Amino acid sequence: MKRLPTRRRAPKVAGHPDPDSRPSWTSPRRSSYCRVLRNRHRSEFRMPTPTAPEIRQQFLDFFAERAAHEIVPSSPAVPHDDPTLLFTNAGMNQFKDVFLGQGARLYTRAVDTQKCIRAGGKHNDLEDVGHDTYHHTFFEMLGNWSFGDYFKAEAIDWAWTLLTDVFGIDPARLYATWFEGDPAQGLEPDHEARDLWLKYLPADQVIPGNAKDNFWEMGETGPCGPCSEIHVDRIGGRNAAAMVNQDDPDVLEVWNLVFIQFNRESATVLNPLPAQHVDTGMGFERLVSVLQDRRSNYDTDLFAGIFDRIADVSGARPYRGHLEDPIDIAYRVIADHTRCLVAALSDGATPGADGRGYVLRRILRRAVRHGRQTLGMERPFLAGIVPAVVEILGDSFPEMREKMPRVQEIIGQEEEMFRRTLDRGLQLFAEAAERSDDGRISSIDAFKLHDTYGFPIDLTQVMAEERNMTVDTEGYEVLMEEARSKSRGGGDVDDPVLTIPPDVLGKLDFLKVKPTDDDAKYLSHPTTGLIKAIWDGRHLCERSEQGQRVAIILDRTCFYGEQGGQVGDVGEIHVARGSSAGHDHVGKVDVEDTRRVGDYVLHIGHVSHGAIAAGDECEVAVDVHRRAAIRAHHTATHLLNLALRAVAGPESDQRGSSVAADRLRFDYAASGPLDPNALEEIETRVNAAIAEKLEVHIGEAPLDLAQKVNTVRAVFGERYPDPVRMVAVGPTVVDLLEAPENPDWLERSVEFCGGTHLKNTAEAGDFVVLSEQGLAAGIRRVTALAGEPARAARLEAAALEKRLSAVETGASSDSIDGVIRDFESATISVVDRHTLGGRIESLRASAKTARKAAAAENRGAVVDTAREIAANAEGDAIVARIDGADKDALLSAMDAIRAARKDAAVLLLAADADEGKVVIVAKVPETLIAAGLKAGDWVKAAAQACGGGGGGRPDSAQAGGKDPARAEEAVEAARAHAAASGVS
RNA sequence: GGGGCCGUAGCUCAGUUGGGAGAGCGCUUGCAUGGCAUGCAAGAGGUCGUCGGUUCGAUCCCGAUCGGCUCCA
Repeated sequence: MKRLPTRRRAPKVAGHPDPDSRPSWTSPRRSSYCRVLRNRHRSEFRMPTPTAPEIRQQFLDFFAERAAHEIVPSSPAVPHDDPTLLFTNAGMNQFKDVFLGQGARLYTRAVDTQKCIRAGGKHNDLEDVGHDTYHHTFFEMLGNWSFGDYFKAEAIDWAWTLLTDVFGIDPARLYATWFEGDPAQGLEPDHEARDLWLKYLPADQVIPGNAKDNFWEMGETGPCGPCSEIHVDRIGGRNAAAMVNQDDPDVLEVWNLVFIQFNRESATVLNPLPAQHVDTGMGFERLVSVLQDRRSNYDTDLFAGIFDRIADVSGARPYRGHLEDPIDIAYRVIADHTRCLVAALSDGATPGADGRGYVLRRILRRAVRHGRQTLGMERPFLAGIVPAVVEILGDSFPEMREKMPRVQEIIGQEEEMFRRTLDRGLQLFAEAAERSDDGRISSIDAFKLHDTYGFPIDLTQVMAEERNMTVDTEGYEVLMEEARSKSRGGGDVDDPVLTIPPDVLGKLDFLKVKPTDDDAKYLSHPTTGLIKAIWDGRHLCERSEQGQRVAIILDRTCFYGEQGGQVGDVGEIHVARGSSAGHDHVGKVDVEDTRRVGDYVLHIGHVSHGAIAAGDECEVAVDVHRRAAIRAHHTATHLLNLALRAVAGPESDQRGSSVAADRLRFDYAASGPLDPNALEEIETRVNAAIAEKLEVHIGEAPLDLAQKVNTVRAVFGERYPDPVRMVAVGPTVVDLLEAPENPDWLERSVEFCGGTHLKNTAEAGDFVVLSEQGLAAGIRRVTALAGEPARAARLEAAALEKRLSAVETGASSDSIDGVIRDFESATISVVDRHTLGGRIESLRASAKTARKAAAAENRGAVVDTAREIAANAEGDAIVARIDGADKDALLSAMDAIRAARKDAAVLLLAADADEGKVVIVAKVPETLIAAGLKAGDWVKAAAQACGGGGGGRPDSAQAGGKDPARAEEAVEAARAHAAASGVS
């Protein structure tokens, strides 16, 4: 393994690398650029209305060119690396780790426009969209950022300059708020921000605000600080100070400047941060509406093209912008929701039944419903709106243009699914309406339509109105609330040992517990370490004794913490001697899982022997056999990724993977399933790479150079460190970087990966694909094996094949059912499964016909016997034994006898020594029931005589016995019972 | 993450005190009509998703599991 020298890239600073020589915007000497704009604004000259793309670019350029900010691309609207977050809902999401002190960037100043989605979760704007001028499920958030660099003075100066000089907003219409302090929390007023504003604005436009509006917190603990908001009055010519923060659509907040200067440790304790940050957010759609002098975000060029498209597709009258008009509401809903879907789907989300997928499904269905109900669109239409959205946003967000065909395909499929749901709902609604006798759909029906069949309540109401019926909505709400609380109640708690809350992380930091040094994880042999902390799920402990479940933090370790899809290691930690007071003690921890929290590696497990204490020295050993299996699976995963690209095409992006000791899973984007030939091809390709005995090379490289290598496939939405660790199968990292465009590389696997790998592909030995299945619309999963488990799968398939051949040629007494059952539960390659499956299928078919023929023949023989019995029988009660008949044959015999003797009571009995049971059936005609013979009692009497029981109706009954040897006793008992009942 | 509903013939679905698996459409064959639409008759087609439990006996009751639909967080 060759390690490349780390190349540190200097922060990109346009023009002014030295902060001290940077011109200050507060200095009286302004650039000529600004002076011109300022003069323009002061004169009567009116700027031409800027377009939305121009406004976006002006914002980015202003901070980049005039204040040395790095222009950072938007992170995906769907945060793939943060499971706690449904969607990216604020500009700061992608910088969260910086504010938490867990990560860093190569720049200290950034500017961006961030794709945000607010729908579902705490910030849920979904139901408001369409009914006002400013709610959106999708929007862009413009922001400039300081990471321990500039603070309030610069942030406020630049904000002012940008709004007034560059954008030309009349200062008389601007209002600034500042934090007035909160004695209850011991928070001082932010007089600094106030005074900075008073330089620009008269006192009556600088407004104090309370903690709710002007103190920003990320969560219950963590970074926080005062903020200062800028509001704009759309009307002008008045003092609108009293309307600020009153939800007046004409006096709106455009920009929030957050000054992060504290770290909240608890509800009462705030500590000053060593590094102060600036986090600003300006709603782009609002800003555009202000600069284009429109009173609604929807009246800007961000939406006009989408409305035109909706009008074209639907044939509805053009958008008129009225707030209450249902048609205009439908326009706004469809336009907003389509933007949101395009953003989410092009960032890799898919509609589905849980989490963010479900939110997207609801958004899509809401748009479709407005289209159908209000604009009269019966056929799928939403996919047709997509190009209009991409036309407007595609230049800023190229992924939208790139993924458009796929996005349209997914939307089309979802619309079709929803159409089916609605069709089924219409039928069920008709039945519910039929059931109602008071012109009212019952709450139970309405709820069931919604909860079980997905038929929306408002549709139920519309349908009811059309039939002059009503819906019991109060009852529906009650049921809905019950369902909600039931759904809430069942949540089980996470294992508290698995993670460490932020305040404890802060404490560790305070205790000077350094990040775990886990460089040794790539060499799996044992190492020594010091126990730095013990976490029991609630507290940090000094010591822990046998039986306790704990998470242990060491100064260094060779354990691999779960990351990048590779499972955490399992192993043991031994404490051989105590460091305290010289007296020896012994302790052992069975480590069951290893996870990463921040920069710490948690060894999670039980103290299985003795005790351990903070400060103990210990021996750390991973389970090397398990680790070896994981290595084989991880390298095989990379080879599989490459094979998929070759077989399923370059669109089959990785969407997740799981590398364990017993198997590997690989999820990828795909429009349809892989056929057996494709799967075989994949298996062959991976095995070819194994046969080639390729060296696996690992090295670090600067991210920008590494990304130039043509064969690298990055994982969607993943952010890579710089320098990045490269895993190359075949070529060396140096070769790759020297000729990144070499077409030969396309045949080789190169990935950015922090996992553990084989040294040579030959160590994998073998590779088999176990299965291929759909996960969600557009995502499929391949499960596969490498190494020892793969060999085992080959052997299992070979053994099955041998048994199958033996059964086929009749050379074996092996039962067909047994082979079929073992085949179905076998862990074998899909390729073997496919070939063997065909043979199994024909075997199954021939076994079935044979069984049927035998049954028919048996039945024929039994019926013949029955006819003889009927011919020879005397009396009203016929009791006969026909061995070798199964239940069906016996019933056929019953029919034959009763056809000849319809006035007789019949009891038939068949002993089956092989199965160890006796089948008994009986029928009694009406006349004899009246005489006192009931079939149920009759069979019971017979069954009890041979160790069983049974019953049935008086006219017809069945029973079974467990002791075939006593069948004759059962016959006698049946005769006796009939006689005792007066029938003979 | 938690709840609800559904898996029965090629398709759409019925099927309760647990006791012999059904309908419509489709399919095959025969008959009727000059042909078509069609009508009549006969027939083929089911491990009742899978596994386990309860029971003399399970499509049915219970539990697990796999698929599909759906609601809530």
